[in-house]
Amino acid sequence: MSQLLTEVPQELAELLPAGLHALCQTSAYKKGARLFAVGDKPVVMFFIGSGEVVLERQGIHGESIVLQRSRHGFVGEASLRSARYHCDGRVTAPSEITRVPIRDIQAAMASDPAFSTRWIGMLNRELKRLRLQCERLSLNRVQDRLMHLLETEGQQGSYPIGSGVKSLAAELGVTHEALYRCVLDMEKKGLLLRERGQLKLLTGAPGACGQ
Amino acid sequence: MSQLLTEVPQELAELLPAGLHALCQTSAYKKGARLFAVGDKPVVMFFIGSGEVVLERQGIHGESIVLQRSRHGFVGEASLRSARYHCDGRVTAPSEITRVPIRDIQAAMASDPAFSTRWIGMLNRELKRLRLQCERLSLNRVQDRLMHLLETEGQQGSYPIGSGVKSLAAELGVTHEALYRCVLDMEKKGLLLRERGQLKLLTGAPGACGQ
DNA sequence: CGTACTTTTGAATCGCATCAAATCTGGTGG
DNA sequence: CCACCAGATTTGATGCGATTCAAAAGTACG
Repeated sequence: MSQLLTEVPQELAELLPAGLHALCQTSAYKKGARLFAVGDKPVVMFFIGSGEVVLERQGIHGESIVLQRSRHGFVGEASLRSARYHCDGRVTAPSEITRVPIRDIQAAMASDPAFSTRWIGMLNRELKRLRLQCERLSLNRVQDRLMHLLETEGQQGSYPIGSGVKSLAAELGVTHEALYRCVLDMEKKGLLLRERGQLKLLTGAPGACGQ
Repeated sequence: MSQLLTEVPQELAELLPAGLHALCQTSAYKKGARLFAVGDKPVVMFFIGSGEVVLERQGIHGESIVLQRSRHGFVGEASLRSARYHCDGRVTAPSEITRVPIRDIQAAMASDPAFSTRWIGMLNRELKRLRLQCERLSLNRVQDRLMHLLETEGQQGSYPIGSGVKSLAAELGVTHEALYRCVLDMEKKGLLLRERGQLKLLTGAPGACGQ
């Protein structure tokens, strides 16, 4: 991780009050870097400009469970007022990440109601995304989960695979073998196209359940 | 639903600014009542004092998917600034529910930073709960999901079944048959006790993964 | 007393996890 | 430039566990 930019990403700049911009630090992170671990005390919030980060916890049997895979936006929003992290944050692809001190965020909120409102809006969007993920995980066939992901999270039915099919499989809560077979099967049936690191849903069944 | 109380539930009173208390309306709801449907415009926030409410959506095949089952607290927090509900809200047990006008909540936030902060804290807790639910749904055996629920959401390992095992099964994302068999099996093994509408985890394996 | 729903048990089937192994890939050092 | 290695990708075979379909027994309610 090396100091790179003083420039604050567009979306972040719109969210934060101007006074906080100077306190942001943006760096490049390598794949494999760890942002935080279970039990750490949150000091800064991490905003992903580009790349990929996963939140994960160790299951009882030592296997890792992916709570979330993010490619843009704040990671672990809920840690704003937490004493400790309840999951690990790991960088899974070369990323540009901006750090914002939590104490300064809190101070800004106390005096800037509009900022609080924007922050609440961000949390609301995140809540909806998570509810959709719960809905997705309650589907029991791999194909249903994948199509649900493409329909709800994709852009025009396209969705970036990101750092490999394995992490996508973890996000869907299935083994990578099952996902490989599912993708292959759907390609054969003409339901799916795979190109340039993207999965694209072909409009066979326009069953898109709009958000 | 009948007008009953002017009294605002304790927890709600602590969250809301005093000026909003008079605008709250608490009523009794019967089982089966619908708070809102997909597409409705959110006008009031619903706070459950007691009872049970589920958020659900219709799957592609017409089956209902339970996004959330709540027995206390606000329902659909994320709808504060939404133009439309993205799921149905249905009362599944006799309940006492308080309604708070959204426009008044928003007005209060604009002028009361402390209220915004408390609201953000509520959203943060909800986010963590949802992440735990995602973690739970990514377990593939019924028993693992049930134990995870009792460990993370239970009080001393006890968890109220609520309005029937069926709704609990829906919350866990499994069929009710599978849950019946799982409960029976765990009782036989001495892992679980079922009494007075509660499921209690017996301390065979203290594998509680603390929040 | 009858209706509607929940709870419970049974049997058959299907899809995914699991284990195993081969192939492909990018990156490193000789 | 090539040999080599670690990790990702892909394919195969097997078994388990949940779904599914079916039906009986229990329970609440008017």
